[in-house]
Order: sequence, then structure tokens, then C-alpha cells
Amino acid sequence: MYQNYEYELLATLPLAVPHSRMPRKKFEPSANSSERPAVSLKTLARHLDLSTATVSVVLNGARGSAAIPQSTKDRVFAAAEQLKYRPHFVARSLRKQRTFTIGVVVPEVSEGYAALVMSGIENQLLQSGYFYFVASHRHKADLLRECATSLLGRSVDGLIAVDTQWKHRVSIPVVSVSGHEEVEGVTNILLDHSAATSIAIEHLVGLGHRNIACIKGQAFSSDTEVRWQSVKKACNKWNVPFDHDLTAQLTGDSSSPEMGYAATRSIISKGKPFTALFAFNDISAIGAIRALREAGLQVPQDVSVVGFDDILSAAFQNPSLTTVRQPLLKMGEIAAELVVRQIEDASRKDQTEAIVLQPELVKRESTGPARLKL
Amino acid sequence: MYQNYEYELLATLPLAVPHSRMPRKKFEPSANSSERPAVSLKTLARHLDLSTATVSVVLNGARGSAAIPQSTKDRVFAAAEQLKYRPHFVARSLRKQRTFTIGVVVPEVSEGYAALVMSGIENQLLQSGYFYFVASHRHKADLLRECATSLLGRSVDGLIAVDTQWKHRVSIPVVSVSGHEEVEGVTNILLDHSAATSIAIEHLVGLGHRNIACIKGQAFSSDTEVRWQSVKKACNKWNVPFDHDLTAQLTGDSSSPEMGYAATRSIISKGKPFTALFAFNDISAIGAIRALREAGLQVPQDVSVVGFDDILSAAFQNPSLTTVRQPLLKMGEIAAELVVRQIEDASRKDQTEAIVLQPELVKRESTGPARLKL
DNA sequence: TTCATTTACTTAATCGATTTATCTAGGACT
DNA sequence: AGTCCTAGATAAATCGATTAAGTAAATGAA
Repeated sequence: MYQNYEYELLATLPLAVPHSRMPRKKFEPSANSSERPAVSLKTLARHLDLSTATVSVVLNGARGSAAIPQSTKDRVFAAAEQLKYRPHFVARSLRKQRTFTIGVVVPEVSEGYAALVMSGIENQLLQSGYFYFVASHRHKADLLRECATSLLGRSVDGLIAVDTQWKHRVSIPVVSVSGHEEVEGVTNILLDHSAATSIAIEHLVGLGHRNIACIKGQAFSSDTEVRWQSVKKACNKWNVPFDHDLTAQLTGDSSSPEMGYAATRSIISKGKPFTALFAFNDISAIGAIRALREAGLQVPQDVSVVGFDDILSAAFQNPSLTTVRQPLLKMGEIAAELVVRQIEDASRKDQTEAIVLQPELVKRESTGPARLKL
Repeated sequence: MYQNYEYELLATLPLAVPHSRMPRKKFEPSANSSERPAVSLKTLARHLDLSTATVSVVLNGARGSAAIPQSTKDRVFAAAEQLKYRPHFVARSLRKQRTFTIGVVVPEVSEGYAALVMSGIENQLLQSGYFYFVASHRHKADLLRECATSLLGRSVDGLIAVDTQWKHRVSIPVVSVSGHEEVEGVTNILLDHSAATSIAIEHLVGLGHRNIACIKGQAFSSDTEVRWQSVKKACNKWNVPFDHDLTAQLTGDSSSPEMGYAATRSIISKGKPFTALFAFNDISAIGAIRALREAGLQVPQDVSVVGFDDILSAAFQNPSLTTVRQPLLKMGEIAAELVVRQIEDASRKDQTEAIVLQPELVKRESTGPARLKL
């Protein structure tokens, strides 16, 4: 298998002085054109006076390599190191019908949420010898379809969809991070939204808040609906009123705090008093804080704000953001691990399991005791 | 060439009812296993009673296709659409020795700076029919070497190094974003640091500031040295003293505001008065603001703070950050455009040009008129 | 009519591996 | 002596394209 080659190792080792064994090709002393011909299996085999078949079998430790004496194996390995043989990935991919490449579909790369998940994916994938292609669809259905077909056209071995409504049925493993569609053959990695909203509301209730405004996510976000239902349930559970006049939905298809700002202004304009605000995510919470400030409300003295996600910059806000942390890095890692496992163990392929992760409340400066002012 | 295939189009078109022409293979009516056999060129050719060579030539519009009558061409195109033929990317890559894939090397994906540049790279690359592999090295030299060899081992057609000291000489085009090493064959995309620091200092001086603290970047950042020299020059140009007691360097190898916080505290602890602070980047500026606050200094009333980069969250700070914007998205786009151009036009390959982009001062809330307090 | 040129293709090599089926030489066994 | 087995390889097919070189039939010019 792939791992046997120890790419890095081979490439990193100092070039040993060649054996005097069979110097049939004259040695070009450091060609001044930096183009070295990149030894192929054929070259290596010729150098060893063996067939490519033998060399391949030995290097891969394939079945059949048992029949080959250690002495020959040693010769092969030594020569591979000497000549710095590195198998041609594309050729191998063609033959094995495996590219060791995963397609990652995200709404937008330059966004805190996706960036963290991708970071987790990368950690895990590179470790398993895979690379990944990223394609972003900016919440457009047609772009998403394009992404999907291009990635499939590149023969990726698996797909990871991040915060994306994945509806296509494809013949390779698909793992979805925060996708809530139940599509056959798609493994979902989800947050326990019920727990997430519950700990947030519990925290606010514990601080004495009763009038809690809520911001609902954009329609395109895959978490929106589940979360909204959970918020209602959590309010119920903690026995606080769920007032529709204290809600607003994010609009527009960009994910800037602007949207949270607008939503919050619309809530404020209704004139109903509230002492806390639970935003759909950190980005909108940031916008919300700005809107509150402009309305002359201090955070957290007058209004406590709770975000969601715990993106990197949540901790850097002033005031720093109390938020429900999603283990985004971990979610990415798990997603990567699962696709790879499904790829390499064909029996798991049609397993549509769902992995549910637990959130964590991160208490920072944006929440404090209730103190009704309005 | 690649573009002729119109991947998306073919895949998106509704499957027309097949011609009655030569139904030599019995038609399998929607196999219940969702695995369709994925038509290959061979299948298509057989279906058309032509050789693969002819079909390939027609579809690629290669030279030699002139000799083929329009009627045949039409037949070929029609069949390709009908059978939804999509060329096998891996096979083609092997034959053409081109993967239409770029390797992107960044310090860290989940960081504002790299994320924006990557976003720009993606915009441009996908448009040109390329995909990209990302590999991050976390500022470790050995990881960087590993990245490089793995990417090369994947036969990428070109490389883009972002904020990375690229020292390797490789046989494919390399474009470096904010790399300041002059390596042969590497095209540099740079910011005009002289202009950047000058407008920042000018802005502060214009607001009446004379005692300006400065935070220097980490040693590993490729911009650190150039910027530091430019800062000194700018101070000279605008005739403000450059006081070593009002400087500190970021340490540690993470890029969190923590580092800016520590640096600022160290400056404050020296007890010298200052009314403005010019941070190495937005992240450290955010940490700086926190340190100032804790020391009882209001931003911008007591101390004005200028950041650098204009990452997405700079605008979302409270107070929002005045900063020197690097056109990061554009830098990514240019980088992508340049690699692709160098790949496709071999004559440009050894052109080591440097592209210098102009910064822009974004005035927000973190700067204001000087008012000495200490 | 005949040779040269087009036209409309096809054959076969190639890219760089993997893998199945096959081959050979030598020793053991009957 | 003949047969079988096995160790130690190898030849050849294959993955799915691209492309140089070749070929047969039709056409055109001399």
C-alpha cells in the first residue's frame, strides 16, 4: 500500500553514493538544468536487472512477495533509496482506481466556521495520506451542483460536505458536517442542538433573565431549523416565555455581522423590553452587540448576549463573547476519519450512521446578571 | 483542451432518449445498484463504431480534427451527450503529464490572513479549470519540507506559497505571496510596505500623535523584517521619534491575540507615555486593545490603535479597527492567475518578476485625536 | 490512365504504475 | 527416467485517455 513508500523519508534521505553495481548508464553530474528525469519504476527495474513486476511487488509488499528472497528485497529497497524512486501518484491512481483525494464542499473558505472544520479535516487527512480539494458554493444551488460534478469528475474517493444541504446520491462515501438531511449513504456529524440550546438558556435563566430575544439563522444554513425548534423547546424546558416579538431572522446570503445588526435593530424597534439575546452564531452576535450599543444598551450590563459556534474571533471580541462552542475542529477530524474509514473498508460503505457531538458553554464577558432597564 | 468538454454542461443536460442507431448492447433499464458503469472513451467509440482515436480527436478539437467531416463530428458530440461521457481526469493527467492541480502551502488554514488569500486563489483557479491541494506547515521547517515533497509527489502543476519562506528550487512554477526571499524562478507578490507604513504613520501624525508604540512581528513571518525597516523609515519621514522603549516583538508560534496582549503589556510596563500603537497585524492589535483596556486606557480616547491586514473580523471589533488593508483576496487571485499563466505558457516559466500591490488605509473607530494622559 | 493528394479514419505506442497468469530451472519423489 | 512441485521470477494485460504514424478509398491533376 501507499504508506509503504515512505515518501517523505525517501525524499529526505541524503543521496548515498551509488553502488558500483552495474553503472550501465553514464552518470550525469548534476545537470545544470534542474530537471532531473524522475526515476520511474522502469528505470529502477532496469537498474536492478529485474522486471517492473518484481520491483513493484517487493516495494508494495504485495502477496507474492513472500516468494521473493530477502536478498533480492534488500537489493530493491536499497536501489529505490539510492535512486530516490518515488512512485508516480497519477499512474498509480489510474491503475488502482483510487486517488487518495477527498473533495470538501463548503459554503465559503474565508469564514470562521468552515475554516475551523477544514483545519480539522486537514489534520486528519494528511495524516492518513490523503489530500483534499476544496470547492465553495456560496450558498448557490447551481454552484453546489457544479462543485459536486467537478469533484466527481476528478475521481475523488470520498466527499465531505460542510454546512451544506447535500441531496445528491453518489457512489462514493459522503460525510456531512452539520447537514440535517437524511440522505441514504450519507453519514451525518451533528451537534446535539437540544443540549446546546438548553445550556445556553439555562445559563441565561441562571443569571435571572426572563425576556430573551432570539435571532434565527438564514434559510440556507443547514442548522437553522433544528436549532430554532430546539430553542423553543429549551425555553419551554426552562420555563421562560418564547415571545415572537423578540425574534428576527437573518437575511441576505453573506455571512457578515451586518445581518445580525439588522436583525437586532428590528427587534429593538418593536419596543419590547428584553435583557438577553441569543444569537444564531457568533458572527451575528457581534453585529447584535453593535446594534445594542448604538441603541444605548451596554453589554452585558443592560443586555447579555450569547453567541454560537465559538469561532476563533469570539474570544477576541470586546467584550469577549459568551458562546455555545461547537467542537468544530473535532467535527472536521471525525468527518475525515469516517470518510477514510468508509473508503478503505468497503463493508462500511452504506452505513448511514449519525454521530452526535456535545456542545460546551464558554462563559466570557458578554453575559451577566439581568438588570431590567427599559 | 480540457475546457472543450464542458464538464458541467454535459453532466447537467437531461439525458436525451437514445437514438435507435445501433443498439448492439442491450439496454439496462436503470440498474437498481446506483453504480452506473461510467462510460469510457472506449465504450463511446464502440457505440459509435469508431476508434477511440477518432472520438478523442473530435472531442478535443485537436489538430487532425479538420480532416473529419461535420456529420461525424455531430454524431460524436451527440453520442457524448447522450451517454454522458466525461473523460477520466486521472487517465488524461497521466497521458498529458498535467494534473490541472496547484499546491497551496500556508502556515495555517484557520487563520484570517491565509483564509482570505486562499479564497482569492480559489476564485481564480476554479475558473481556470484547476483545483488545489492545501497543506499547512505551522511554521515548522520540517513540516514545510514534507508539504513540498508530498505536493510534488502528487504531480501538481504549480505551487503557491502563502506567507511562507520558500527556499526550495523546484522544476515547476512557484508564486509566493508575501515571501521576501529572492529565489530564482519564484515570482513574488508583495505589498508596498513602504507605502503601507507611511500611510499609517501619516494618519497618526495627522491626528497629533508623536509617541507611537510599535509591535514587531514574529521572526517566522515573512513580512516581519521588511515591515520593521519600513516603520523606521516612515517614522523618519514623518519626523516622529522612533523609541526602542516603545517597541516589543511578538513571540510564540501561535497567531492568537495573546501575543499582542503580552507585547503590549511589556510596552506599558516600561512606563513611557504613548498615545498611539501600531501593531504588526490585526490579530495582535486586538490583543493590544485588551491590554490597554486592562491598564485603564481607553481606545481611542487615550491610545489610538492601528492594525494591519484588514482581516474579516477587523471591522467587527468594538471599537472597529483602523487598519492598513492588504488586498489579500486580490493577492490570491493574482497568484493563481500567475501560476496558471506560467504553467500554460512555458516561455514565462523562468520569469522572476515581482508584483507590488498598494495598501489602503481603512479608518475606523480605533484611532482618534491624540490626548496625552499618562 | 496514373500518380499524388485528400479524406476519413485506424493501429499502435505511450503515460507509469499494478496484477494476473505464465514460465523456467532445479530438486524431490516415485 | 519421468513427473511433480516450488522458488523466483517475468510477460502481458490493464487502468483510460492522447497522439504519432499509417492505410484504404476517393478525388484531382497531368
